[in-house]
Amino acid sequence: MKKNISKRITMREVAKEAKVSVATVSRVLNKSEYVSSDITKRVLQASKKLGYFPNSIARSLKINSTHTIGFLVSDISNPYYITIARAVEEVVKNHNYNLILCSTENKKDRELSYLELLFSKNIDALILNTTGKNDDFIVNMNKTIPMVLINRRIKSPDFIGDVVDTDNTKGTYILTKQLLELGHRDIFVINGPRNLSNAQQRMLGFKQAMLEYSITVDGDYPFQYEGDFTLDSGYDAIMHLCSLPQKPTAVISLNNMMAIGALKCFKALNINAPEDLSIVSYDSIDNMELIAVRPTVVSFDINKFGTRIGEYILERVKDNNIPNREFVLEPKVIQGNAVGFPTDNMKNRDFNTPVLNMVGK
Amino acid sequence: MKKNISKRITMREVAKEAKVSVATVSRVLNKSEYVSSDITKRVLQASKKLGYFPNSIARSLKINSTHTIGFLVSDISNPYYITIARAVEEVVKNHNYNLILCSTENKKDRELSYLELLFSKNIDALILNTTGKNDDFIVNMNKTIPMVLINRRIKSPDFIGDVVDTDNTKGTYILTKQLLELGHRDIFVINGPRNLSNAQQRMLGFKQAMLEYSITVDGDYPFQYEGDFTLDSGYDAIMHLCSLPQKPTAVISLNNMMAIGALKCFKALNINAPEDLSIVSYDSIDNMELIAVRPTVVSFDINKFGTRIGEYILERVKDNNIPNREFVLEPKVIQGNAVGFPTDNMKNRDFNTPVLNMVGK
DNA sequence: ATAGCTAATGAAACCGTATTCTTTAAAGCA
DNA sequence: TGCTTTAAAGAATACGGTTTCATTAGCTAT
Repeated sequence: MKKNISKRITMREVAKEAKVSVATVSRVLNKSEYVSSDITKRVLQASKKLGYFPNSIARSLKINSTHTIGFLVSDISNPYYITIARAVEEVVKNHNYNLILCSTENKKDRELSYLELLFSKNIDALILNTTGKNDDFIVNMNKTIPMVLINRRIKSPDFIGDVVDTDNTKGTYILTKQLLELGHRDIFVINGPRNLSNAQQRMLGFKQAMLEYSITVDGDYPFQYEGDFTLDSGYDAIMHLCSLPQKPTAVISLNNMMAIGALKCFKALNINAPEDLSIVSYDSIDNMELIAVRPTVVSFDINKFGTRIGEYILERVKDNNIPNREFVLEPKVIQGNAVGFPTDNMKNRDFNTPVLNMVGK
Repeated sequence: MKKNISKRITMREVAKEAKVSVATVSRVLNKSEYVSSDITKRVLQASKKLGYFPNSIARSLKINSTHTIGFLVSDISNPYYITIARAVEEVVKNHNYNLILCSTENKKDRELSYLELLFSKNIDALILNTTGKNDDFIVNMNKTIPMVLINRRIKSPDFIGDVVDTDNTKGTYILTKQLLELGHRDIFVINGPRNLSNAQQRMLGFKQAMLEYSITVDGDYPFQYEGDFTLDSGYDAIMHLCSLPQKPTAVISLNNMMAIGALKCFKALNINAPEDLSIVSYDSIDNMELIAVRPTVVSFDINKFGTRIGEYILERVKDNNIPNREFVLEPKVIQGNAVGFPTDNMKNRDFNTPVLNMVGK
């Protein structure tokens, strides 16, 4: 085991080389008080000569801080989160904190095991985009670890921390309103998991807009599908749509990944937008201008989003004894080319069976 | 500082609660030898009651292993690396290893600081997609840390580890050949950084194919641009192309991000493919079937890529005393719609100035 | 000259765990 | 009975740092 691997240099060896004590070496390397200049020089020389590198594991154990911030996102394949993570990293890096990024894939078990992992790895703080299925554990963990929640909230009144979110309700409201004003009434909604606050709020915006046109959206509403915010579930939603006897004239996806999945299904089934169906989506899609069929989307300034997250979390690391805060981003509409007027013959159309195999959908 | 934060439970407290020694608690939790069943029960109960969680920092210090593998990629915004990272994680997770992902953005300084960070964090192994600018440091670090290189090699004969790569030369050779066979002779190549082995090899494949048609590609070759594998540099490459007095009839991008940048520039300048220019690219583009203008690409089975990386690195963690290995993936062509025959009037065309602002390019 | 202070260093304790070394008690055996 | 063996548990040490505490030497003030 572990052959071909030489031993790491420790402070002890540097101390011996410089003929001083370990304490002195530590003081030199941390630039703390009272070290004479010639000893400083000797230590630095010895350190360099031996190729010493601090062992931050040992350091962390002693000072009880890893200078590491956990970032648990639901879906790392969503460029949205990568962009945010980079913005956050940019902020915290300037304060010598590091990010450790994990992806739950929206799965309860994965989230739990990552939470445990991060906790045992002694992160100093946590940025969390939760699946909403481990609230108890999180609230408990929250007793020792400062947190910032993104996009998804936790109901518990015991939760201490900030929330950074987009204006979910407003976002879907705007999108839905636009469809309604074009004349659409039969709007198929691809929902997210019912237990997530953002899915709930987005659904609420949809419902509110529909209600203004006297359409009640409830459990009986025929044009809905509960996805899980993944690309695949967006694809499946459209497959489900196709199986309906009566077709809708427009589709609203409550996140970008499901919209991409939906577009892939459009392509596979030869559904044209906006001729056959209009489509709009919450959250923008990466490299959208290159896409042939572009949904109208509400988009957000996610760099600002990330920056704010970074600021919040740093403040909480310093002192978690501050009131809970909330930061909500305003939606901005980006018009696509996949939205048009509804026509009567849309409703009874039958869509083709797949022309492509689903390989690599 | 750090108010509102309660203390973590340690083994000591569990031991006191269960009225046993710390050693016994450790033995119970690690399921090591010789613990009676009733003490086991008592310890587990106490542990649960107090909500004990192991401190893996302390554990790591003691056992001298963090069970963590560093993964340093050049560009985390390239979905290519995300996919690979997930495949790697899938493999190592089954052996209780965790991945810590960092992005160098192809910058020497960032790479160095991450290398130092990972080293000081005592990673057990490193997967590295190097910028090629810190070879000395890496070779030195390699003395204590097993490594697998991906896509980019290190020249030093002292390097111990494996290489997992795509067949760079063959990939570009195939793409270039295809263009040549269609009649293209003036092919604009968007190169990567000259110091990177993969950029070199890809350039080599291009040169070889061109040479078969008696075209010598050297420093004087007019149709080339040295990008840095980022989206922006692909955009800039096309801007440069437009400034040339004599235009090429096709473009080959040596990676996917630069191809995306190129396509964005096409869009901004109203350049049509394949009417104005044909375009092909090394590495496939995410969600390619949705893109309006699709370059022909060579693509790779990156799940297999990731799996192999995971296997290699795990083996090296166990025993680094094995000969260097190499695993090279075969390219597979995916035909796009942005490749056509060259025409004579392509060469003297002037492209429009941007019709779009570069916002969000 | 002596008490008191400060700069500079070393010695030692500690962080939370794993593990080796001891000790204890019970069991096995002649 | 007395000795050896073995299961079970505790005590002590080590991992590589940081930090407190102690020590020394040199200097100032009275």
